[in-house]
Amino acid sequence: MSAPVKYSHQREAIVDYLKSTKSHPTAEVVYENIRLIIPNISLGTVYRNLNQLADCGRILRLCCDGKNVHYDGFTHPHCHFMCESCGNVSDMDMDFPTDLLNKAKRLKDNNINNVSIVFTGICNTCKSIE
Amino acid sequence: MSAPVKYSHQREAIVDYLKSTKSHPTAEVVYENIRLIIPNISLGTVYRNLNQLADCGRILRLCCDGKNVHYDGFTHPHCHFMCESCGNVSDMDMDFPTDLLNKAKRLKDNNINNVSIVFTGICNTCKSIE
DNA sequence: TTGGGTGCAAATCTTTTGCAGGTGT
DNA sequence: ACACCTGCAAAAGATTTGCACCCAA
Repeated sequence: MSAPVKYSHQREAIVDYLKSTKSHPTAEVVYENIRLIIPNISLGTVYRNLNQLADCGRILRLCCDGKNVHYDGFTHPHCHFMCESCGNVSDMDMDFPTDLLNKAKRLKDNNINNVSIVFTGICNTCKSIE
Repeated sequence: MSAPVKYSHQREAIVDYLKSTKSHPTAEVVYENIRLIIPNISLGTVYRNLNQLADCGRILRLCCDGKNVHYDGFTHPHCHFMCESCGNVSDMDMDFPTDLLNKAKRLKDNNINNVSIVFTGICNTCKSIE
């Protein structure tokens, strides 16, 4: 959970990008978008920074399917929705069940740090294509 | 969600194994264990069957971290816990919040099929090693 | 100055897939 | 018989890592 020691232009660009979008991009998508600003950034650097940022809690790492990890610049507790058809991840516009987390913490002697709540189904776009 | 058409010895062995354990093994671990019974089974077959079984709902596919997919032979709705240190996945001994799922279904016009609830923290084993 | 950060490319690891042959119905 | 299933091995994809160089503190 410790923060990085040194400032890095690349890392801040990644954070800025993630905070500017409500989509929940994969590392590859982050890479493509950061390249528009820092053309010679490498994919390895993107991965390294995403891991570092997630480890220190500045961004969220979302593991919704077994394919790709998605990242979220908004770290307040909220629920996600993933479309089973297109794989897109979005925020759920509903209250976060804080009571559920507290209940779990009591059950596990406060050894719980977080909870991930991901709903799955078919999004409206895919529904209309069907 | 459609069930497989034909019986397969390998597939049933995989289901039996998953129903016999409360651990939440990865494909690799399933492979190792099934080989004790069917020595010449291939890893590809294990992956194919795990996908098929998860797709038709006979087992659960758990995506807790970005590393490995875990599988669960018990399909009733329940919450999971994953240790951030060792990566082990276990069941949470608490009521499943059915109301939360119903609330989300209403919010999304019943286009929601499921919800995954994964708590993360440090398990007792890792806690004692620290 | 110096240790973290980076770009590059190779390596690693997980999962999927093409194919030829086997098997359940 | 025919479609599905399998073992095998190669391919595909995602992510990590070793290395030499660069740069923030």
